[in-house]
Amino acid sequence: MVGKVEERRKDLRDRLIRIAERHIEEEGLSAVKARALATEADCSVGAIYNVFDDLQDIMIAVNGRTFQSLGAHVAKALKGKTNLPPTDRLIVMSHAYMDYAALHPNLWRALFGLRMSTDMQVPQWYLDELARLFGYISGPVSECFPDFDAEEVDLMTRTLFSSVHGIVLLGLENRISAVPEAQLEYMIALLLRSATQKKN
Amino acid sequence: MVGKVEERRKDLRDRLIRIAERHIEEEGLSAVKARALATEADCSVGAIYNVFDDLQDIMIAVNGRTFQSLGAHVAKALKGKTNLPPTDRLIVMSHAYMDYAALHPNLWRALFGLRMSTDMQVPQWYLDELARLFGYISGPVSECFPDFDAEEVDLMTRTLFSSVHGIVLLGLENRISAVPEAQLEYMIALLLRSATQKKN
DNA sequence: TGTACATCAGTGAACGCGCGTTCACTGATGTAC
DNA sequence: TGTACATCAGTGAACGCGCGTTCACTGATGTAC
Repeated sequence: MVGKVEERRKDLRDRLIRIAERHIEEEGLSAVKARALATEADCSVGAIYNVFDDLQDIMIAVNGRTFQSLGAHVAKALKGKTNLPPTDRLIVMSHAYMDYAALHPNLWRALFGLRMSTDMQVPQWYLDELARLFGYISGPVSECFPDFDAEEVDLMTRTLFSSVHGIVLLGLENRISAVPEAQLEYMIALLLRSATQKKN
Repeated sequence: MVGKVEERRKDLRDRLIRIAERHIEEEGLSAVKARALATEADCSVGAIYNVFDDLQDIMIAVNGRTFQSLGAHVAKALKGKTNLPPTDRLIVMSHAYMDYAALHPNLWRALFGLRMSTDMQVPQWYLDELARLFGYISGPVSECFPDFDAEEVDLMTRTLFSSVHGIVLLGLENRISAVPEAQLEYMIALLLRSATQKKN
């Protein structure tokens, strides 16, 4: 029965992560507060510090889950589309990316908004997930540019990802200058078609 | 001599804006603190509230100056380049944009990081400056795509701006994944050439 | 020019709030014998 | 199985800090006569 205690620790960790996730989703990163978490998790404030180093630790854990679900979302959109031309696959992925961002804007922003303090290394899973996302993209990219070497493919991959990210970011941000989602999708497709078109 | 008092008010306003600007430039938006400003401006904390509604007011004022200087930076880079092909002019502008962001990362971030509270309208000068920046871009864009109507040009303008913005953002952010500036410039040029190249 | 008065810039201590984190304590769980 | 003991999860009041904003007060500046 050594596991009984360990099990409760894990359970509390999980509950706290879920609650923090909901708070971030609803009100952003700054909505992660010790007292609120404790109340909702039905534990004391101090208990949080038994299973996490500090609040930032929880935010990182939430970002981990977000990365997973973002990846799954993109993968799902791509399912059964493997025989589409590469440009179209890029478009499908980008639309899925935008879709996810629109569906969970605060979780999505949290991925980029969590300032890692300078002394702390970026956690390994973060780099792994990033590599996995880029892996999705670099396949179609190298198909679009058959005469590119690996380095050029990598560069183009980053370029296209950053561009799509920028479009989604400014598009979803400015609710004032109000670009409807359908138009964002169109902008993305426009860019990707222009950028990957064969220039004979 | 009615102006004596008015003059001192304006002087204090100006001094506070400069000081806030320096703080933002050095440590980001959150470095704007009432007590620090007062100490450096050699006035009392309360005096700040005589010339500004609140601290956010000062940040908005700083963003105003930043917008001006960003615009000037781009305009300067463009000077004497009016006879370049449109794609090259877009590249020059984008490089100037990146250049400014790299030179003043915190001021640049502050432009986008200042969450306007939902009840407050976006100030008019903000929209004006944005329109002015987009004006620089839409000229070359419509040259690149002569058969686009105004709406399509506008869309492409936003698309390209957002894309370049995204490249600069992620490029300068991840000091870890460390993309050197020269490579960023290359990425931008790559994207713009691909996106604006004549097809067929 | 001189005097009385009004205005309002300027002051800075104090208010008020939010919040992360700690710590002395308690009691449940698990272990040793 | 039973008892004494050790460990450590769990508690929540209290600490400590940062900070925006206010407000009763003062004194300089400008006005009216």
